[in-house]
Amino acid sequence: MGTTKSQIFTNRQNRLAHILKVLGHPARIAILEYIGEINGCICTDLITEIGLAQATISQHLKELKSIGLIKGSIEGKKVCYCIDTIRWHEVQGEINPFFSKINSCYSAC
Amino acid sequence: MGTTKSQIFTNRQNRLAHILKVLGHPARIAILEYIGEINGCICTDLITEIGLAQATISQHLKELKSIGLIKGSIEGKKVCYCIDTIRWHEVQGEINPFFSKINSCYSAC
DNA sequence: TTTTAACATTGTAATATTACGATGTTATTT
DNA sequence: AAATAACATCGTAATATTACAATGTTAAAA
Repeated sequence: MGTTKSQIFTNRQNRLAHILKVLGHPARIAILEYIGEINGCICTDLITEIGLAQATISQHLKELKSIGLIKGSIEGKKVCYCIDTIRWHEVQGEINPFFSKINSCYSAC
Repeated sequence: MGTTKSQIFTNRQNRLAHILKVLGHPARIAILEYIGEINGCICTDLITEIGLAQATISQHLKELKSIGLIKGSIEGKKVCYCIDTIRWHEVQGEINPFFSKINSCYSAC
């Protein structure tokens, strides 16, 4: 008990849910928005900007990387993170059909 | 420790994250898609369709109701659930600006 | 070469989530 | 009125998440 029963859902449903779950945390929303505004930033900036411990920011960045939404390039002893726009479009390609499907519904009750 | 530090984020970021978090579970994706396809359904249908225990389905429905995405109307001893289209559009109104913002980024690294 | 700065990783406590059996509630059926 | 059907809620075990201190790791600076 306690674990999501992934086997009973389709791969598409599991992928989509995983993406939305990763996006479903205010720190990760804030990270994506900040990286977006600055068009790439370094991790130290995020720590001061967001106000969470360095280990926590690093953990959130790891989850965003797990679905490929951001990528980091090493610049000396710093790491520059930015949105992976190609991957972001793929992600949109997973989300949009779902949203469209719900959009086409009418309230039957 | 262990709790999300909501105070350090904006209300908008917290609301958006909460919506995406609720959407970020395959069972809730499946529920929304099924309700959408059938244009309203009853809870018993969901139990047989999805394959989770009645209590679990009820719990997921409660979370979807918590953000107003679905509404249920009592029909005798059954409850008919359907998408709340007005609320869905509001939800889209929270999500779309965020997606647009990320869309307008370029990969700086 | 030692120090320092910028992360990543590990370990762990607090809390949240997921799933389900058991039980409650309410309305139809018998 | 008693039985049943369709949920909702409660209680709880298993697991996942969140956050941070402590500890690596790596590269520039001193």
